[in-house]
Amino acid sequence: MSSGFASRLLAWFERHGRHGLPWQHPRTAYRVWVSEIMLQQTRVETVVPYFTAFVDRFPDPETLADAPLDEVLHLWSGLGYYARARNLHRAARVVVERYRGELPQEPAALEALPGIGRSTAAAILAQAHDRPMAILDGNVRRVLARHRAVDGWPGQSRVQATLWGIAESLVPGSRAADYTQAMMDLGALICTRSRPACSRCPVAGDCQARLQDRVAELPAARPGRAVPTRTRWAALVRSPAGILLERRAPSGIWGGLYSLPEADEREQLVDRMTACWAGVCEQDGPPARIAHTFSHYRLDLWIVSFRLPSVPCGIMEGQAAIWYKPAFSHAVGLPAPIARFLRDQGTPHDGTNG
DNA sequence: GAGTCGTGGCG
DNA sequence: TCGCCAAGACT
Repeated sequence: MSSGFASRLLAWFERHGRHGLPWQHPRTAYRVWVSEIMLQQTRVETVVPYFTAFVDRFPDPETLADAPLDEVLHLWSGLGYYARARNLHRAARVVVERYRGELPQEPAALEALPGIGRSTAAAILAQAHDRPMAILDGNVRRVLARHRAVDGWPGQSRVQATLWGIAESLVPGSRAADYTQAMMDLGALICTRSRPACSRCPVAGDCQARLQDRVAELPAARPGRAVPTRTRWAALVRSPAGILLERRAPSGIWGGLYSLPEADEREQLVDRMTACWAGVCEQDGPPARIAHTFSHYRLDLWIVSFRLPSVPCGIMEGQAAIWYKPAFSHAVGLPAPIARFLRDQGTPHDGTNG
């Protein structure tokens, strides 16, 4: 029992909450929607510049629906989880065709749109329309697991169901928009993962984790497991004309973006490069190594940079391959590790063909 | 239910 | 350097 939970939280929010986030001014359903999608598994500071550019170019569902997917992906590139961009684009077309450009206000209709799950639907309805609906994101999970001393890893469905129940029971009948933002602000600013600022917490008085001195151990960590390492060799083929890349499949990792040739083709590519490698090794130095950690595995990517010989070689024959030019890259976007590599190395700007 | 999907920050 | 994980949803 925690009577007055929402009242204390809202009072704290007035003075200490975040009130200047871009999607709060103006707080339309469309802008809240875009922000919620971008914020999935992504920090606020990272999202802000992407959000601003995105809604500047696509100010409403119609504009977004009319735009080619390539342009949407371009504004998303570097943000990660590109399925979000594809789903957002698809959903915008549904909203225009089926709902006359207005986001539906029924939870079920909202959840039926691609990319919108239970929590995101609730967040949109609460923030844009003040509907008293509970959300359960990473912040809320942490706040509730501590305040009610909920044991178990929140990723477990049983624990998740418990947390949803608590979340539902605490939502106030009014001021749902402020309450929702307040919960996330509390989790982000006070009830942080490490070293939470309990002395400044408005609901510390009846926080069970605090009363039991278990703040540091809640919420329970996910069960550990081994992280496999995948090592790959990749070739970054440079020439005065540009860099050889190919477009990836529309789904899967880096879907719809441009990157190095895949799998079998890449193996052949490396083989064919071997002959050239010795001659340019001294000039270009050792291969650049990019170690990248994904959610569940570690990818060691070795990138070999060298210049094409003047005579055409087989790697230019691939149907899927395209010649990369700087201007084109900005129109589509590159995977961050590769984009960073190109930025550090400097991209050729003297390309004329392709 | 368990994997997958990006990137960046932090201890 | 390394493991964890953050405004989750989808397969």
